[in-house]
Amino acid sequence: MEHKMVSIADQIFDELEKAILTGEYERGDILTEIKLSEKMGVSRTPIREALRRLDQERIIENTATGAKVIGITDKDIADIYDIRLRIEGMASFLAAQRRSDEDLQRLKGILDLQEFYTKKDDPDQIKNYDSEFHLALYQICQCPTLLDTLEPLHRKVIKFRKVSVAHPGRAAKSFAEHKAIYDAIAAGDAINAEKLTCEHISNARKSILGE
Amino acid sequence: MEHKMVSIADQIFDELEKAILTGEYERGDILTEIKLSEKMGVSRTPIREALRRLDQERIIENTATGAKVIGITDKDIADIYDIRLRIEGMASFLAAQRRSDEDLQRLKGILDLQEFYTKKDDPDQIKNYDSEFHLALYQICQCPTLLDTLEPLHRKVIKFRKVSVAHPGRAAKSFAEHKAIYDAIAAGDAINAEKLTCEHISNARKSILGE
DNA sequence: ATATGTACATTTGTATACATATATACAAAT
DNA sequence: ATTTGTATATATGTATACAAATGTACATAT
Repeated sequence: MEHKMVSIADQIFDELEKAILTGEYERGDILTEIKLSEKMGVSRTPIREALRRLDQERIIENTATGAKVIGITDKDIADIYDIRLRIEGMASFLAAQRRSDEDLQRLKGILDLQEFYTKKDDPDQIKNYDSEFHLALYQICQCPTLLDTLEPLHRKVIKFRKVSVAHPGRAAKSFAEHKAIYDAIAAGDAINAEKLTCEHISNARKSILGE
Repeated sequence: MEHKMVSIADQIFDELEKAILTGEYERGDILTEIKLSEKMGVSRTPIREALRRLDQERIIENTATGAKVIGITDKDIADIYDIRLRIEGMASFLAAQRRSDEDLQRLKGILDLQEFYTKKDDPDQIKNYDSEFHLALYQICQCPTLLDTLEPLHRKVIKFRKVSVAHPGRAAKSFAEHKAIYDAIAAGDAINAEKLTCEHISNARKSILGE
């Protein structure tokens, strides 16, 4: 029995991260531990922990007088894609070499759900399973450093305010690209998995940044 | 007057990170907040904050029963170099395009000190200014995401236990490579700066991992 | 008018008390 | 013998009290 405990601090972190990345707070806003603790009905301690994590991700900047919201810009998103373009293929390459049968089943399950919701045209769930596919790859490649590097970058993108305003037809293309990557990984074709992933990231970048 | 405060939590973080990465604690060791606070003579609060940051860097793993030391392996170092090989060139590329005159002066100052201590054969200072050169590049490229991505990777390498056991003659070569990168950046030759940086990372990787 | 010093309000930094979760040992039931 | 339940020790999770630092407003000197 080892259910991972979800602490208040974790919830506060998710909540604040989302609020900032979706633009609910604007760049320059000052968040103070006291006001947040009153607003959210918890003590300063979990608030503080959440703010520290947000600071480490450069989403806010902690100062002696309060936490200044930094947020995320279009340039940041572009930078993230430039970086992912260079290393996410490495994850797929390794995943193709190292994936177990259980890994493949898991990936397939995610892919099936992405297809289901794509046909059903459910943007939230599409986004959810699109994201799950990438996160699964980060784990399957069995490179903790790559996981730790890519995961926060990815999280920023999926919580970015404009992510739902994707081009029409992008969902179907994205699924097709994931399917192709999956096939390459299932076949153990590392080189192709890497190439397809680079192309996928490149296409996703164009879509989210509006060409 | 805005001297950045160095909190106890910051010091504890540095101390623990170094202790773990140099092998003072072994993988599997359990660190408890209470024992650490007694040992270090501070309360649990800053200890706790440091442990949270170490967890976020996957140097330890926080559990309900204590923090388990994960540490860093040769494979992790290899992975870090594989990743840096793919993105650190991007930093140099951008730095070459964006560097100001002040940036160049700063880089040159670091380079001169690296040369000085290389001739003096002072391993600690060589390592220090070698590191400073890279960190400066991360800042000069004006890409916060790249900085945040590369900085923790770099820090793990420089605190790694074997980093001082470099090949003889590596120090002089490393300086020469930095000089070449600097020249390319000073000349605004982004493509060459990127290429030279990739080669430099590749050489450093071979050196630290013993070919 | 400008600069400087100082009190004050507000914030974060730290310590500590209390609440809750987890693992372990061990007794009891099967 | 194995499983199950429970008491207990010990850890983290959270709340709160207090210390230290920072910025602002305002009085004062030049």
